[in-house]
Amino acid sequence: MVVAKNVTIKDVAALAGVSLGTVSNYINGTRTVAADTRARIERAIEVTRFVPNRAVRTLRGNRTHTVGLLVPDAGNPFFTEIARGVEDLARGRGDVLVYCDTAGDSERQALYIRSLAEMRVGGLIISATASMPPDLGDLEAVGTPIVVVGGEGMAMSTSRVTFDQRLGGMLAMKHVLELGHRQVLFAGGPGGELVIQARYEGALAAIDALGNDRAVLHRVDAAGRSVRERSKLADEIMAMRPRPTAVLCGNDLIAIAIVNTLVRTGRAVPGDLAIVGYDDITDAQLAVVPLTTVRQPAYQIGASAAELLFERADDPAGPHREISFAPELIVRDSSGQSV
Amino acid sequence: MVVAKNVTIKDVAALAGVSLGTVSNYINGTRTVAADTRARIERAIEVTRFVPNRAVRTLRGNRTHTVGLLVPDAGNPFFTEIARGVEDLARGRGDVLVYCDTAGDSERQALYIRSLAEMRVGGLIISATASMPPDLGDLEAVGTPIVVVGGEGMAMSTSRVTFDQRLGGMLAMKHVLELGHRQVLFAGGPGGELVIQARYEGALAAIDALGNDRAVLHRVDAAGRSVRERSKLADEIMAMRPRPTAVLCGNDLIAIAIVNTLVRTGRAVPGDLAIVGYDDITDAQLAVVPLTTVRQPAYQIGASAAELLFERADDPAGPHREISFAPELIVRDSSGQSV
DNA sequence: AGCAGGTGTTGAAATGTTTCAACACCCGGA
DNA sequence: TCCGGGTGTTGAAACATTTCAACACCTGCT
Repeated sequence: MVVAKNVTIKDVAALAGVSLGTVSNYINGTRTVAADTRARIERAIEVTRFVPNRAVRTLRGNRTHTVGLLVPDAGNPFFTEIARGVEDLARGRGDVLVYCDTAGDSERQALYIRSLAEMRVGGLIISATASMPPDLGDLEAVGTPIVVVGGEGMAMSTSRVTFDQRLGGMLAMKHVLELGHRQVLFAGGPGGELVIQARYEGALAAIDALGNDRAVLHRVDAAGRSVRERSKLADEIMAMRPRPTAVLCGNDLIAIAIVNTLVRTGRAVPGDLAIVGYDDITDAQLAVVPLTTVRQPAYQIGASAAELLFERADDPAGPHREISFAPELIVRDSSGQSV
Repeated sequence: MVVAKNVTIKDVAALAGVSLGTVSNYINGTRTVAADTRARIERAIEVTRFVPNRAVRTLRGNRTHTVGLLVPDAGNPFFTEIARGVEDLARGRGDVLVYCDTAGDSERQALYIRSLAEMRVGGLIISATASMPPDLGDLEAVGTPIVVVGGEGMAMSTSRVTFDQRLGGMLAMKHVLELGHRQVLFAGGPGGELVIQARYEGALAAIDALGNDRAVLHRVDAAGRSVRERSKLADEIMAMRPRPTAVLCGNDLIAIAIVNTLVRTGRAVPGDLAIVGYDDITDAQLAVVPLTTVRQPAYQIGASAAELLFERADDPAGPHREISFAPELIVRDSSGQSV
């Protein structure tokens, strides 16, 4: 079926016997429209199956009713949950979510930013995880409001939602130290150097604070993205000498993969290895061994980011704001007394 | 910062000393542009920080470079993987993904469909899981290409990607029957009645086919969406009398939740309960007890859907096509000889 | 009767791009 | 010299909507 003809506001106006402007007024509620006129327009819309072309609005307002969200890993429930937070608020405004998975690839990120700038998204929320701040030039050029999630330590003048990653690392480390662990492994990525670095430093600070000069914090990169690679990590850890008795993971997905592999191969958690995750995704508490983890309230984070975004969209001249979340240690079974 | 003035193609043209049309030609490569003219335009774009407003294109082409994807649960890796498939193909075309989570709620679905119609998405891929076909009226009115994923059995004239759900149910049932199980539980949702019903019937058919008149297939609804509720299911199952020795789950998420709960509480899988999942998400093979499951190639499904969509977008008059995937039984550890 | 104020409606301008017929120019061949 | 055929460029129309000053009409008041 070749679309016969696009139904426009003009067709509706003609059928209802009113002018274009009046139909527009009716649709947007700009001015009051008399009851009988309204009825005629409603009928005309019904008959013509008219669907307003919002995209054209961009012509005057220069902005579509659309919110972009860039995440580094759509497969991680943590980001899914953030997306949910953003989405719920966006929906409340009649906005729609453009969800882009950059796969941690800055080239792909740049491509999406360009696309979003060209389509004149109403706003962008970007979860920055790479070590370099992304090039937001195109978006700034077209005046798009931007909110950055995470990426603390990056020099960027935008509104942002942050967490105290350093404190998070500290809490996790303090916890295992208090449990008596001395050989601890920090299984970093994925998640961008700055964030990870901050947590690592927090962990080191915890050692200092407790004056535990016998405690050693090793470090390994777990930046492999595939689930498969994540679980190989468990075997590597068990083969290390001196063998760590506790591991601080970059996120819960890594932690769960390790727990699963260990339990599957007959090792005990936390008996053979204590494990601490990061994020507190829903699966964390339902894992075979419920996971001790550092909680970041993903939904709240998403919702806050959206809030900041709309705040800025409504008042582009206003000041940049920052909302900060404090990490919280959730102790469950996967950590415990070292052997 | 109030955006001083939107930079338009006109500004670029003026600065480069050429006409609008030439700049347009340069940007789209419509006609060849002389080298020196090109250089002047490039410089002008650089200086003015011009970003073309693609949204305006909708005026002529009546279609934005955007693909909508509606899924019932963005938190399920199965759909994330489908999204990846769609996204990769879309990106190849310079299109961007508008990802919408309907949360299995048909009201929200309707809202999104409306929004997408108004913004004139270039196409829509909808993973239909409710029992009723969604109302695509608005989109059809504006001539948007549509591809339905799943929703077999629904009366809809669109291109579609389907799986033989009946066969899937049959494979799963046949497997546990052959392992000697006679008390089998079918833990349905979430996932929409039609799909689930087809699998259930497949399972029944398997019993008939094997002439196992002593085999009994019970049925329970696992449609609760929260991860928490999913794992309560395990306890309910263990409390059933007669107690099932095998369970066929609506998806891997449900299956994994059951496995985790069982193992955590000291029960053996498959010793105490054999478990078969559905979908074969990546986590299935990495679960504490690697999951026997019925595989649906999510990425491929997404990619195929996108292919069908673009096919239709390029030739709206062409015929509707259907790509069908055969389910495949993947046997791992979670099923096994009944006690 | 005249007027103020309110309510509804109109018509046209404005928005940023693409498209396309028409034009200008140049080069080589007859 | 004239012509044919490229190659580049132009200018204006078209697209679907919003916005807004201006207008028409009505009501109730003086």
